[in-house]
Amino acid sequence: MLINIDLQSNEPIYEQLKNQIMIQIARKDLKPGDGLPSVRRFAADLGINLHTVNKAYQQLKQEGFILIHRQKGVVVNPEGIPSVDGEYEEKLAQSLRPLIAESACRGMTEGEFTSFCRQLFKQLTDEGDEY
Amino acid sequence: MLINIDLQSNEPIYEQLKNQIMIQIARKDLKPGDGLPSVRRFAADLGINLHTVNKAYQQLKQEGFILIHRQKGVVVNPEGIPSVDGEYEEKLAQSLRPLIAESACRGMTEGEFTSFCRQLFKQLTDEGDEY
DNA sequence: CTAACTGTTATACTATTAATATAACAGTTA
DNA sequence: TAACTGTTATATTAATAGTATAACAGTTAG
Repeated sequence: MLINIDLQSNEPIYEQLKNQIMIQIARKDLKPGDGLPSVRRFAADLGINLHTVNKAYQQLKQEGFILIHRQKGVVVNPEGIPSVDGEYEEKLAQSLRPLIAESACRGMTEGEFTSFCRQLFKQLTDEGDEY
Repeated sequence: MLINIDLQSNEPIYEQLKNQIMIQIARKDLKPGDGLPSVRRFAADLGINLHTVNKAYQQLKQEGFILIHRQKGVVVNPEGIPSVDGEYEEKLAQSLRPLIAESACRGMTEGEFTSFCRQLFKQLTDEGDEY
């Protein structure tokens, strides 16, 4: 679990945690069934509070990314991550619209924007053994 | 100025304002040189506080979207909006990465994601005379 | 000149959220 | 038994969003 938390960022710590865990799942550094540290271990390793880790875990649990068993601990959902549905698409659109609007204002074309996304997508899902 | 503010949204009001103004510039509903309402007028029309409008204006000003003359009032930058630069690309990438990661986790392919973006881009920049 | 506007600044208050600090409970496991 | 697990409760601090007034200085229309 190579997680990097920036305490100076204006992005909340629990969001940073959620995002980096999702990125590792996307890269398949974390696979269905893989275990995650306990809230206390993780908090101690990252130098943050256990409640902050717990908040990230609770939200990842509610969105179906992880399961939390009293016995087995915290685990990446063995059934896999819930697929895209209409609700998620609407949430995604709502997040993307402002980014697209600003990019268009600044002169980005449709092709340039989608190329930019394609490039990021490749980097993120490129199964990570490069160094 | 057809702006719609959702007071119940968890998206801050000044962000909603910024985004909707940027969207109207992207659609060319607002063109360089066009005037915007005074902070007091706008606030009264929207039923919000003048400082909330001012906060949105100040940020749009700093990013080069609008100019504020003591005389002419508030105006969409007549020189046009500043182009994409390295700094903006980095900010954009930082915003897109979590969205792409979550979409990839949920099984979206690179093609599906870029198609989704392309579609949104078209809708946003489609010069708006449809009804 | 006056009155009504303009952006700007300052101060104060409330509500919400993020993050931390302890503490405790109940269940699991070596 | 001892050390762990997730979970819950309570309290505090800090930052942010939003509102409410008030005032200042410059502009403009009547």
